[in-house]
Amino acid sequence: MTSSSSSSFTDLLASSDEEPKNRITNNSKLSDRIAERTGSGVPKFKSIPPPSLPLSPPPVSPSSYFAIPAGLSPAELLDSPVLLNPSNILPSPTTGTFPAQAFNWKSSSGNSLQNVKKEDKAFSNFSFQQPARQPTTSSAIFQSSNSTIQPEQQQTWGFQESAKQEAFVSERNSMVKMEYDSNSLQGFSPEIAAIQTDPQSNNGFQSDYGNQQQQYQSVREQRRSDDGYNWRKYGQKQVKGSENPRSYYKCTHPNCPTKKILERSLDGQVTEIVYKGTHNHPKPQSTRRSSSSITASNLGMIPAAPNSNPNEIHEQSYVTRGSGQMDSSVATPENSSFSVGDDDFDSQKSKSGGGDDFDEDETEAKRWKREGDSEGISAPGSKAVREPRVVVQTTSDIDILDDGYRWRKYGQKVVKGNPNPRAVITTYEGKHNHDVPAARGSGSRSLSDHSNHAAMAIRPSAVNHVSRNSIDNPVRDQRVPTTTTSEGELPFTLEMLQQSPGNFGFSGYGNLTGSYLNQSSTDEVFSRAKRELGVESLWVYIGDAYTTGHVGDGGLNGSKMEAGWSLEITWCAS
DNA sequence: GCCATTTGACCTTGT
DNA sequence: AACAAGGTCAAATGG
Repeated sequence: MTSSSSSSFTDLLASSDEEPKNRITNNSKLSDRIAERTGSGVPKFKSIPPPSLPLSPPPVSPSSYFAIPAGLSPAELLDSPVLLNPSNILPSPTTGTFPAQAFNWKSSSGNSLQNVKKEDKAFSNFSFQQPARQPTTSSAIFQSSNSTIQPEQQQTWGFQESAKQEAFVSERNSMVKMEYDSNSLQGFSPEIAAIQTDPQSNNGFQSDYGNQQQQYQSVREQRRSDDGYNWRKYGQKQVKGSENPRSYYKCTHPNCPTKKILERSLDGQVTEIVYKGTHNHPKPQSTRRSSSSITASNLGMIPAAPNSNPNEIHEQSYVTRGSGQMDSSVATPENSSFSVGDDDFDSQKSKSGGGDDFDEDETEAKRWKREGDSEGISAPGSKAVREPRVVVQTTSDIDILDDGYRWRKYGQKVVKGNPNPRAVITTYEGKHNHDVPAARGSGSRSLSDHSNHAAMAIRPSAVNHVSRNSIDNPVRDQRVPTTTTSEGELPFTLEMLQQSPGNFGFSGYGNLTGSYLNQSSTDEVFSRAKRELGVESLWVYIGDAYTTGHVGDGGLNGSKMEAGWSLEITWCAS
């Protein structure tokens, strides 16, 4: 880290020493989570038993899932990604159907798959009222799903706190392990579906309403048709660097090229699911109907998408790779690669503390190159295992971000010592020398466009996502840390915001929280930032990332990450 | 005997 | 070209 300016992340944070401490204190579960992620003890998915073992007692009291310490940050609660936006809803990679209901379900904060059966009646009088304004950031999820929801909203939605908590738990469980590598929207995998139907994951909620016997399918049936498709396991492999065995499945349909790779933790919980290819056939008819077949749409909350499969829940998360930014018009399994979860953690699964220099901590070999460009430079990125994630890999690795441009990731790097591996910064550098692809419609969007902005905030665990498309940025000449030294490029980092007049409020966790929970304030901040920075477009995504570090001004390679940011750089693919 | 899973060997791909 | 790691094959195994 350079000692350049007094307004570096670190300095800023140092000046508000209490804040970080409070964070840690308030987020009492964070350490546990980190421990989990670093493999020190706690099961990654303590609340989710293997689908095939539905009758075993919960390893952890269900109530513990609700143990949300007062003051716990939304980000913490939203450890799992779930910010959905209709515009980004993509066809299920496995079904080709659209997950519209999932989004609404999430945003409505009220329903879990498990409680649907009876909730059906319970909510008969439920009046779903969308907030006057669509949530534009992951805060929307927080607001709608966690217990800190604002009173007036609670009243409006007519939910009892307990009900919301249950729903929340369900959501968390449902997200169990899907994450992100950046990307997007995805259909819940069979395993996820199984998890969701797991009576243990719903805090016994189901036992009060449903016939568990009916919910428990034979192991065989579960394996084969959780997502409606039949799979045949054709291999298993122990992957280096992970204690979790990886199983390989093929769709049993003749000539169907679809495969999926499933990784499970030692206790049988699904930690990652990767789909490859798309089904070239309709989903096999299934006579079974499990509890998981009930979705929000069944409640009449939202119209089910055409051809939607009630057995599926779709998640969409914003990830730095950005495939999750694609909208349905362009995002298809054929042209996209996306995942749900926190893939940013994956590369750190075997890493721990350190605070070493950036260059010394690269673990992620993944490299993407700009389309049509043979050169590739290493860039930071992070990966660490923690929540289950679902990744869909298709026939292309080019993602279309919400800014409308096509991007190809070419590098990723992880920095040791990152107190929060999920802290990821995506920095857009330079200036496009072309217009936004027509496929995306209008030009780049600005924060003032809330509907579009919302579309970008897919992952609650989001990312510090700063985009700058103007070349006349006033802060251009500032001596600020950057993530690149490329001449002519205009790196615009989160730190710039902090160094900018007024400190837009991204230097501290408390501020982040405030941004999440107070949309109007966020708007004001953005508006102010754009005005004072003189940029046309300013996008900032802040998930549960700590802003406890910053990139040194020595450039990407020469920078030192005091606290360990995970960086990711994406080149425009156009 | 059937079918799905397991598992060691082999193949492919990336560095 | 060599090596490592991931992915796939196919015989063995078990229900």
